[in-house]
Amino acid sequence: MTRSTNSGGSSKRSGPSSSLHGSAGSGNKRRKTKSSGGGNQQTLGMAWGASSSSACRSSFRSSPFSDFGSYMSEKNRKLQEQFCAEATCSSNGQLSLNALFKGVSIFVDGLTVPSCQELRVYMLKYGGRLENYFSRHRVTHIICSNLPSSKIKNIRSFSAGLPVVKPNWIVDCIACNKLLSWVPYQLDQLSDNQPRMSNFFGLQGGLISEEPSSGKIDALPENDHSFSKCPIPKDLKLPVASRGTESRGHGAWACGEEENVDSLEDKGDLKGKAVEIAEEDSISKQTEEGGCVPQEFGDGSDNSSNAANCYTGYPGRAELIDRDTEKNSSLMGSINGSFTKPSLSTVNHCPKQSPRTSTCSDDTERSSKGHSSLGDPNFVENFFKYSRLHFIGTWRSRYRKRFSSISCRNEGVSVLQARDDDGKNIIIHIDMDCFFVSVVIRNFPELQDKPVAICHSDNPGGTAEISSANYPARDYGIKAGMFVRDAKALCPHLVIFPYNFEAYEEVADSFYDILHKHCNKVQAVSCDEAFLDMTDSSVEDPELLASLIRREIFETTGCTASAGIARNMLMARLATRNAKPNGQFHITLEMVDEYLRELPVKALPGIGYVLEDRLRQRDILTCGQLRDRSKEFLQREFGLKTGEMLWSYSRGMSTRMVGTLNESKSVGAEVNWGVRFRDSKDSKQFLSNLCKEVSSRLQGCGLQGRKFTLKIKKKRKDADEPVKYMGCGDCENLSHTTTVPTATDEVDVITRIAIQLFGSFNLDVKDIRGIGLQVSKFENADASRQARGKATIRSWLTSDSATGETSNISHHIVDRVGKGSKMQNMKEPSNELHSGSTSAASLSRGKLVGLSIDQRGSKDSCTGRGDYLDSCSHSAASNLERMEVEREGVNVLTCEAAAHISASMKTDLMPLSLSQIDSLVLQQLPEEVRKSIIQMLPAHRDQSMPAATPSNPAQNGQLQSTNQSFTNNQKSALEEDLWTGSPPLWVDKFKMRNCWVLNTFADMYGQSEETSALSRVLRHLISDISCLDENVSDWDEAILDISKLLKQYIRLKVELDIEEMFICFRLLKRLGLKSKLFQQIEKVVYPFLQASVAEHYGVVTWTVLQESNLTGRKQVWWVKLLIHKSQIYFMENIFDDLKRQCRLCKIV
DNA sequence: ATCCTCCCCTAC
DNA sequence: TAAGGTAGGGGAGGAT
Repeated sequence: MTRSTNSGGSSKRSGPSSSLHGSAGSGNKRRKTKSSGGGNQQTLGMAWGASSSSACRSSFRSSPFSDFGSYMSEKNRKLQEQFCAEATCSSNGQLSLNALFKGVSIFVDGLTVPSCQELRVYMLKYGGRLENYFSRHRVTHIICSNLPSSKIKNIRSFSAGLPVVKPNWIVDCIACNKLLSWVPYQLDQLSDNQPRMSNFFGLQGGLISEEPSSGKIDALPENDHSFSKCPIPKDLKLPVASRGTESRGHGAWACGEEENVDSLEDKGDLKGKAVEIAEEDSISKQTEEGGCVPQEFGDGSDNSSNAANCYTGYPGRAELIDRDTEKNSSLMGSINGSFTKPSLSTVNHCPKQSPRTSTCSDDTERSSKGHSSLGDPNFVENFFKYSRLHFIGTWRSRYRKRFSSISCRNEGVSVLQARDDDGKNIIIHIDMDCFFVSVVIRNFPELQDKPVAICHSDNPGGTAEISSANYPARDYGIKAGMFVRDAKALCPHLVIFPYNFEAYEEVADSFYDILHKHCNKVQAVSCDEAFLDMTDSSVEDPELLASLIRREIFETTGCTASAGIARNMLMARLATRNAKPNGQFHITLEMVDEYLRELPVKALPGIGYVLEDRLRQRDILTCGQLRDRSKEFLQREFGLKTGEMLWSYSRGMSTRMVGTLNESKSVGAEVNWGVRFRDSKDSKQFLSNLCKEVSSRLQGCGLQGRKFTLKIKKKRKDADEPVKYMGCGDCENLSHTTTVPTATDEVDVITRIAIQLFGSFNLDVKDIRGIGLQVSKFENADASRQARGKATIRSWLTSDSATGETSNISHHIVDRVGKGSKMQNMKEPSNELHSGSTSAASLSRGKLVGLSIDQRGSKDSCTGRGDYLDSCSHSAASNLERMEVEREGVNVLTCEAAAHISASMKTDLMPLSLSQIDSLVLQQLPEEVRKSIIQMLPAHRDQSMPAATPSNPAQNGQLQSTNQSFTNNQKSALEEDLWTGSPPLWVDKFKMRNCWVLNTFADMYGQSEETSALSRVLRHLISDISCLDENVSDWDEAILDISKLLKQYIRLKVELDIEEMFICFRLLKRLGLKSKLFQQIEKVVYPFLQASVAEHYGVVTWTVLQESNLTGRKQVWWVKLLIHKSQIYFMENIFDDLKRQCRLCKIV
């Protein structure tokens, strides 16, 4: 069952607040509240609210910036002045400047190369202008690099004849030092819609000739005043209709009466009847006949008015396209009382009806694909751009960045006020009224008392969700989360505006500017809601202050806010319920009991539908009833914390303090709309895009995480197609988590992790309806990066020392051991150790020493590396039978190697089951080889592998089709064993496994003389070296032999072969016991490693690890990694180098 | 006891 | 057509 998302704007308290005001009937609640002063609390603030109900609006109108977007107008004017000032400076400073672009005024749409910022500089330098917001009156050229299909129509609509040109035009003009014709530079995608050349060259043709500025695009007169100085655009001085081009006023879809809406649903129940197609068809016809007729103050040049056209995102995501003309269109509609006139309605239906026209068919095809993950490579990006919930959800992080300095200032004081409400705390809660609607309609006073809502679509039969509804609309029962078709059914003349995220962002900024100005303890709740702690403020009358703040908010933003005042955050918030809309309410200490007695429990923050329901089942409907239950009862029934919360909230008690936003603990991205996959290629592509998004968000916050959670929404077996268009419907929610030792924000790493997690779900991708990836366990990005930069094997391999004679690895270890400081460090893995390793790093020319132990060292912040080190120290302490110095040396090497592994093979540092490993390994192989292996696997498992370590190719979707999967029992036995097996078992398993791998290949190619020889070689190497005892002299001899062999090899080729690696492997296996041999061995081994790839290191490190006696999960974890790495290496090389191996066989 | 995973619930 | 996200917190149950 799909839950209705009761979110967005200020409609979030729709339930309780509407009931609160329900007694007012369908009359104007605003008037009622204002005049009544909010009931018995006739506060000063309320008095202001009451007296200003009419006065405020009239004063709004008559103030210097009274009408449309005065605030925004002012801002735009400033922007323009700023531009002019910069241009003046610029031209003074640089002699080479000329007026190349004089008369050219560009508007940059979307991402361009050069960037908008660069283009701005060019325009500054060469006498042109860059408009921040689109205005047909001022803009002469739209600059655009590329258009997603969804935008093509948009551009077609709003460009209205202006040339849409690639940014190269500007660059080339500068290069040629003359104003070139833009025609060759027009955007291909739009070329069929570009203004005809004759229109421009002949300065004639309907649209263009009516637009003085745009009619002179390529031949602007030198004396065009509009560009010769810094004019405040004429339209700023115009009355209502054309003022405030920057006001973001987007056109409403003035709504026609829809007679055919016959499928109504219960509120909140999204499982209604299907949309009536026939109804849409009738509208479609209507539109095609009479629609699409441009309507804009009669000049008939604006035919745009759909959501995509209007909405352009919010800062950092998309660019603004402002269309003052469009606003005028809507305004005209409202002035003329045209809400019910089909003619206007058809204009607004045009975009969605027009696809059926021939000219748009291609676009339609593409844009329709764009509604799901199918066929739109940019689906994820586009989805977020247009998602209201994404806007709401990500607002905090934007706020965090924007007001970080102020937040810091708060942090100090928030600690001080840890006192309960016995003190004299004064908390003010401020919440904007129906925020999304208010922002959009503040420029339309005529709409203030009309029902207005915000929605992506005004399709009266559609399943777009209402995000915010103003109070008149709520009178009709319209609520956030409701389908637009239901809203239209309740109120056919409902005016629907599209989103304008940029405007919300700007208003929110102003809102917080004001709050911070009045109070230094501000806690942001959302873009339209905050708490102020006035306890330590010198302000005597909080009500007066609240009213001042509210008034300032209104004067600055044109939007009203309500305020609740109380002794703690809980009560202040509840007070705001009573204050809304546009009022304020003070709950004094004495009132608390009475206030809560009849308050429905649902009104308490933290009680949602589920908890409300559970309470109702226990006959608890009001806070008074809640208060009758003991804390023990509540804790028993609802859990410790929840019970405690219920108990204290029902008494109006809250210990929450007004504080700053805490550091974020997780960052993620998810998409549960429009997710449809045909095959695993689709899903991988989608996942990859999602990872890009997550990665960029992490980087944007400067965070790197170690814990990754992949969430999947899987269609339930018996679930029907969702009622909501492209919705996820009835789904199972699944999630898998993995933790890696090295924090990361890198897209490649994250993608590989995500793909592995994804594989572990083992799903039919056709059932997937939503995917999300969340990252947590953050470490400081800079520190991680720094550590990793030092530690990368790449840096070591590419360093001078790496190509020089030998590494100093043994020297530095000996050096460190000799210092005798290591034991202490080992016992106490903390900062000291880190500094120890740093000094070690400086001792060695080899970059191998860039040990990246977590600097913090405390238990809580212990990273994989820290834990790892801990284990090392433990093993050092518990293995006293070995020479401590040697032991220590091993641990140092082990840690370093581990750090390097973690740095150079980042993505593989995650728990892998053998089945996953098999899948991964197999994936890397050529198809025919893979098939033959898959066929072999079960048989070989039985013969050559321990029963507890079967391979499970079924884990991988691709392999599943072979029907060679293992049973679930086998799988779980394996998994269990992998995770719980003790270390010694692991070592054995690894040995067995390698034997198994070798046997597998030997047997596979057993018919071939070549491969059986290979098999013999490998066996020989293993047994030969393994037979050596611990006697140093034996080893010396062996090393001599082997080094001869290796030297011989190295003369023949650059890279190590499987045997060579095996030799290194076995050699280094002995390192743990024979650290005195370091010097000898390194001469042999490290040149190979230098010339080799990271995989070798995996094997080498595994060997060292094996000797370190790691215990518990850590070892399992590392061993798994190493198995993975080494096996991939084995497999790949065995196949790739099969023939080369034959040569080696002869040698042996 | 404490931690972890896999959920679910909630607010915005 | 339509853009059902984000993040924190808590509970159950299992591992250590």
